[in-house]
Amino acid sequence: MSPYDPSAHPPFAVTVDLVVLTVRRHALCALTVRRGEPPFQGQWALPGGFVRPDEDLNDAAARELAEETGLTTQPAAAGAAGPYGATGAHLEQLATYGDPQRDPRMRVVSVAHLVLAPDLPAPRAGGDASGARWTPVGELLRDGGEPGEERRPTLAFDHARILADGVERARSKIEYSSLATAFCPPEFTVGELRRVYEAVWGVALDPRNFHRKVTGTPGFLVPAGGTTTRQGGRPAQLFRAGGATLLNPPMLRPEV
Amino acid sequence: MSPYDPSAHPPFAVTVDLVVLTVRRHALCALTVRRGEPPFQGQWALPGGFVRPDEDLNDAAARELAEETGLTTQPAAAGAAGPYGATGAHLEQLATYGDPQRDPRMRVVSVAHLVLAPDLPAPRAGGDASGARWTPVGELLRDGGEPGEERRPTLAFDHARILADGVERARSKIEYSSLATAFCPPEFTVGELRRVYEAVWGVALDPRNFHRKVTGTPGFLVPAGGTTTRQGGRPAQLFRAGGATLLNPPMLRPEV
DNA sequence: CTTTTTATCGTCAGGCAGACGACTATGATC
DNA sequence: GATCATAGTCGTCTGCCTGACGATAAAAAG
Repeated sequence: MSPYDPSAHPPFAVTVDLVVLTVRRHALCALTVRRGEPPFQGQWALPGGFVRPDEDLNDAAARELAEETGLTTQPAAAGAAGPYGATGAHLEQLATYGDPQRDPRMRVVSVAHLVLAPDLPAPRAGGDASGARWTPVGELLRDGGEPGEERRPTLAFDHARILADGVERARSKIEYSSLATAFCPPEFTVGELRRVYEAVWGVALDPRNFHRKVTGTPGFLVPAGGTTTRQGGRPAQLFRAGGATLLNPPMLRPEV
Repeated sequence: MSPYDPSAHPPFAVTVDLVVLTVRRHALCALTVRRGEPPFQGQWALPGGFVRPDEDLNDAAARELAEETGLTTQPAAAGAAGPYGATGAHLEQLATYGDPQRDPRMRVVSVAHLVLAPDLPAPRAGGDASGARWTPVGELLRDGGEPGEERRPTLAFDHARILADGVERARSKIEYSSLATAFCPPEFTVGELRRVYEAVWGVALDPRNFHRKVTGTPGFLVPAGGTTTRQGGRPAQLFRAGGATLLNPPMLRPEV
């Protein structure tokens, strides 16, 4: 095994890539940026950038997120600030990708992070990206590539794989945690929360059983006091996310 | 944001650290090595080492594991080789730790991996470690540090944190997957599997309900054809791990 | 004022888990 | 060899949760 001589070890570049997910118009969407330089110039990619010399990985991800979207993050698992008035997005580490060939320029190890954000106004382009937009993940991950349809955006590098992993993490994590509220504004209705689940899972849920489940789980939702009719129909109670982070028993994802 | 000039980016060292877990004598144990050089010379640490220039992260983890224990890994999620006659340990990526201060020598980003292995003969020391042993995780993670007891081994670097994350991953993952069989020899009894759950979770489970659950879940266990009395008492049927990897509904971890 | 839409409450049957009784088949002990 | 201790395996019962779905409520749209 190698002795501990720093100069003996080849340099790696370390980056953070971001899978930023939101729910827009009943569809799960990911933030993508158009690459302004080679390689993959002009293609869509996940936002990201290099980790600075004295920066923790989580800080680098939060910085990149702020640069690309202006979003701030709430300290994940800090437990300090309650859920009331929380404005930040949820950020957590996803996985690390280090295939020696994943970047043609040099050896780059990328620590991917997952961000769940409420629906936002149009993202602002920043840095070396000549454009940024929300793209439905269904378009980005459709793997068939049928002969007929051609204009499917292909993500640069191994970002399709990273995105797929991030989407799968989000899909499974809302089963047993209250993370789905991260896709909602601070105050939301049961129906809005249900539409989040439906968009992320791509299924239809029974409104009555869903209502029973989320309102019957202690600590999941706390009444915010008002009602809203912004979805039409009968006025719905407004809720905030409660203190409970784990959902036990979990919300069951319907079969197929 | 930084332009893409490789020489402009400061070098990071990238390592893999291994949380190797097994169940020995009814206790969850982790593989620890004694450090032969500074920093933290003489202290216990998790096995690990530098990633080579043209090596994927998973390959580096598998190589370090083989160097330290002689264990081979089965390709996680390959789906190719069936569970029959599988001899390798389970290996998966855990998380990445990159605090700028985590290694006093230089900036090191460590990609931690989790390995679940059946009970092994004494580990063989390898490389720069002057010793290797199995240590019950309870001793390594006891955070109190009561005034009375003093001789508690403290892991080097941030390895206590990494180990805690790995243990938590293992504890939660055996709930909804068949991963607990990775702690068992190729053929095992229901009681042996139950003792794995009991050791990992640190709780007692009802043998009758456990038996009903695991034998009633399709694809979890397949009869191996024989019986054994190696645990004493009435002979028990031998099973192998079935093809099912996900457990639905999950095995429920008792409260508290 | 009727229709449409969404929210919310109830009911009922089936499945599953926890608690626990009963029986079986070995080895150990007297 | 009888008895005991140890594990393994099969059942039963009760309560909780879920899925399916009927019914009602309160707003906007026509």
